[in-house]
Amino acid sequence: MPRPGDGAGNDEVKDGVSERGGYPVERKKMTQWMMRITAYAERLLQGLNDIDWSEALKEMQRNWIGKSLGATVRFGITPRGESLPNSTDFLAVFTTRVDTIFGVTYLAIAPEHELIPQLTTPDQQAAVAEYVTMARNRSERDRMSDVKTVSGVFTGSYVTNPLTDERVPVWIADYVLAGYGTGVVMGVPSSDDRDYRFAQHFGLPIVCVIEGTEGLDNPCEIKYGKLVNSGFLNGLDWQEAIRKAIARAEELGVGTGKTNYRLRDAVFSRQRYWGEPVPVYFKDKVPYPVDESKLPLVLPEIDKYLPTETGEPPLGRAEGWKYHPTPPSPASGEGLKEKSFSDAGESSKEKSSPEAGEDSGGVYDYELSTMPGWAGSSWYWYRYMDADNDQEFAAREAIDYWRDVDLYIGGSEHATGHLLYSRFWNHFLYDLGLVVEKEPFKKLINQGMIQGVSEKIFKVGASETPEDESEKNAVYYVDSANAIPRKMHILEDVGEVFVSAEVVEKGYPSKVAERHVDVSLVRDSELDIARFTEYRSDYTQAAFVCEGGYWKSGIFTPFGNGGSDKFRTKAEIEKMSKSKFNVVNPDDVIERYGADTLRLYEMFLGPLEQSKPWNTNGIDGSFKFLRKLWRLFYDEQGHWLVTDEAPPAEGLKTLHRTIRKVEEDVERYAFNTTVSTFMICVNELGALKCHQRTILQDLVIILSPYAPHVAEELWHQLGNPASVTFAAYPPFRAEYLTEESFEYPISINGKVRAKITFSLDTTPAEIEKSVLASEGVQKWLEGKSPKKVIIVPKKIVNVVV
RNA sequence: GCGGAUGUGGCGGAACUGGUAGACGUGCCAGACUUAGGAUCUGGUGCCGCAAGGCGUGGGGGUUCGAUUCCCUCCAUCCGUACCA
Repeated sequence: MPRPGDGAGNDEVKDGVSERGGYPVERKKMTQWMMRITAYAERLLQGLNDIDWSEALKEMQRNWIGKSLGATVRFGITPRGESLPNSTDFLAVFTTRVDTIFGVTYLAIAPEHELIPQLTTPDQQAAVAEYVTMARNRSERDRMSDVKTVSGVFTGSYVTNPLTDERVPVWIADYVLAGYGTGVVMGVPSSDDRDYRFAQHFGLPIVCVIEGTEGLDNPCEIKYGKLVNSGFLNGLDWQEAIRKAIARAEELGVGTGKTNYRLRDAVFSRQRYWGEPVPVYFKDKVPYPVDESKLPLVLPEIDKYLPTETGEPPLGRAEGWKYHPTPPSPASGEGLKEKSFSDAGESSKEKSSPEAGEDSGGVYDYELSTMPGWAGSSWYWYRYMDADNDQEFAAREAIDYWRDVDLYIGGSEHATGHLLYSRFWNHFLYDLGLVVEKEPFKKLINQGMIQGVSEKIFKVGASETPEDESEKNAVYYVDSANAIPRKMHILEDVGEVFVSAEVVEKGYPSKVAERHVDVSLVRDSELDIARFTEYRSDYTQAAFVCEGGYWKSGIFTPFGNGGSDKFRTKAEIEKMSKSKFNVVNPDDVIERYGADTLRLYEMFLGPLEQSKPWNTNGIDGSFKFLRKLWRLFYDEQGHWLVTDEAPPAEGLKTLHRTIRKVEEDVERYAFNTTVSTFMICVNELGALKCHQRTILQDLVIILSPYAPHVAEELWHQLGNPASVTFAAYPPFRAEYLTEESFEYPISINGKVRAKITFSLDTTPAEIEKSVLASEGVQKWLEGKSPKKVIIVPKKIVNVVV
C-alpha cells in the first residue's frame, strides 16, 4: 500500500486520492521509471478475445484501455495581424465524431495548453490569466468531484474549420483534459452533452447536424443518424460520414484518421524500502544497468524505514551501498539512456555506443527507488513451474510443459491492476521468446466476495455543527396511538443519546448520525448495551432510547406507552473491514466446528461467483452432515460398523449416482450442489443402513477433496496406510443405475395431475392408451376426447383437452 | 450517463440442452427419547382455501402441447466506470 511520500501512477489515483490508503495526491515532477504498457494497448485489447474470462472483467479492461477510433483535424489559426512566434499555425483536434464537423461552433482547449499565450488577444489577457490561474489551483479532486459547473474563458482568437471554412472562436475550458487526445476539443453543442452545456452557458450558437434533432429541447438526445446541414456529408449515415470526412481531410492535407487509447504508461518506481531494488547505477547522471554477475541486487540494511532528511527514498540511508563495477566486461555497461525498448512486436535495431559505461573501477550511486508490488505479481506463476531454479526464472522445459495457468480464481478488484499488468508482462516475455503462451491466464473465474454484515446505531447530535442546547438532552418517544413523536424527558447528566433503529425509522425529530458497532455486541438486531458501555467507557453516562423507554446506567425508565425495551440496531451489508467492526474470524468457526465444516459450508453457501454476506445460520447443517457420515462407520457407542459383505444394489446405485453428479459439478465449478449431493448420498446410505466397505471406501475417496481431514481419518480407520490423496478415483459405472421403469408425470394442459409408472419398454401407443383410460385423466376429460397427447419418453406425458 | 451482473418459499439456494418449480440446508410446527439439551430420531412445512380447487419463479406482453429456462418491454438491486472529446 502506498504511504505518504510514495509515487503513484495514474491508475493508482482515484478521485484525487490514492486508491489504496486514501491519501491526498499531489502532482510533483520527479524522475521515474515507467513501464511502457501503452505500446501493448492494442494487443492487450485483442488478446481479450482469446481468453475465457467473465464478460464483466473483460469489459473493465476494454474500458481501461479505452480505445477510440477517430481523426485528428487541424484548425488553422486565423492571422490576427501579427505573426505567431513559433510558426505554429494550427490547432489539432482529436475527435471520434468527425461527421459532426459542420456542427462545430467553437473550439475548447485545456487550461494547460501551451499555445494559450499566443492565442490570447491583448484585451482578453487579464480574463485569461485569471481563469488559467483559477483552473490550475483547483486541485484534481475539486475538478473531478465538481463536474456540473461550467466554466471557461474566450481567448479572443478564431480558427478556421478546414472542412467548412467557417471561423470559430477558441475558448479555454477546464472540462478539456490536457492529457487526453490533443488537449483540444471541437465544440459540437448539438451532439455532445458537455459541449451543449458549455454553449448554453456562454450563449454560443448551436447547429444541428443530425436528422431529427432540430427543434428538440436538447439535440444531444439523438446522437446517431443521417447528417443534415453538413455540406458534402448531407444525407449520409453517421458512420459513412466519418469515413468520407476523414477521406476529405486527408485529401486536403488537414487531418488524418487516428486511434487513441486512454491507457497510460505505468510508473514503476516506489519511494519506499520494501520492494526489489532497481538494478541500475548512475554515472554522470546517466543510468546504466548493473552487470548481470552482480545480480540479484539485495536490499541493504538501513537504520530507519523512512525517507532521508533530503527527501531521498529510504535506500538513501544505506551506508556504503554503492556500485563497484567489475573490471572489463564487454557485454555490460550499455547506457540505458541510449537503449530504447522496442515497440510491441518489433525488435530494436538500435545499438548503443559500447564505451558508454565501460569502466573498470570507480564507485557509483545506485538507483534509490524500489519496485512496486506488481514487479513480482506480474509473473510469479512461472516461478511455481520451476521453484528451485536459481539460474533462470524457469527452465525452458518447465515452461514448455506447464505453459500457462489453466484456471485462475481471483477477485475482480484486480481487473485493471494486477490482471492487466500480468497480461502485459506476459506479452513482453513472449516477445522476448522466454515464454510460450501469449496470454497467461486461459480461464478466469471471479469468486464472489464474502461480505460483512455491519450493525449500526444512531447517535443524536453527532453532526459537526453544535446542536441546539435544548435538543441536547431531550428524548423523544413515539406515541403509538397517533404516531406523533413527543418530547418527553429532559435527562440530567446525559453524555450522549443513542436511539433505537426502530424509533428512528418511525421518525425521530433530532438529527442522528449512524455509527458502526462491533458485530459481536449484537444479537438478532439487539444491542447488548451493558457490554457496549463496558467496551466504550466514554459512553457509561449515555442514554439508549428504545420504543417504550430508555436505558441509562443499566436502569430502564419506561415511557408508559407499552413499547419495547429492546435497543435495535440497523443491519447493513458491506465489505468486511476493521473500520466497520464487521469482521468475523473464521478461526472461531474452526475452533467450534472444525476446518472441514467451514470448508463445506463455504462451498454450500451458493455459486462460486456470487457475493454474499457471511452468515453462519445453517452452518450446523454441514456439521451434522459430517457427523452422519461418521455414523456410517461408528455407532453411537463407538463400535466399528464397517463390514466386508458384498454391497447391495441400492447402495451401489446411490454411490454411483453420487460419483456421476460430483464429476459433473466439478466441471462447472458448482461446488454448492456437490455438497448437497454428498448430503443426499449420506442420508440415503444411512437409511439403507449401508456399512459395506466397498461403498464407504469409494465414498471417502470422492469426498476427500471436499472434507479432507475427516476423509483422511476415515481412510486410515479403514486400514489404509497411505494418504487418501494417493488413492485411485473410483470410476463411474453406469450399469448400477439402470432402471426398468419410469414414473411419468401426467399433465393435463401443462399442469401435472397424476403419476403413472410404466416399464421402459412400453410403447408410446400403449402409454397413451392406459393414460387416457386412467381414472385421474378421465376425471379431467369430462367425457370429451383429447385434442392431442404428447409423450416424451422418460420425461413427461401431456394431454391437451 | 455508459458498461456488466442479479431478481425463485421466512432465509441461503436447486432445477445443466424448454418437460413434475422449490432438491439440499436452515428456520418454523408437531411428535418420540430424555432430569435436561445448542444432542439424536420421525413426520409436516410455497401462498390462499374447511375442502374441491385456485394462484405462484421482479411486473406486463409474446412464442409453445408445455416457459424459472426462449423473445419483446418495463421495474428494482448490486458491482465497475466516467468531463476520454
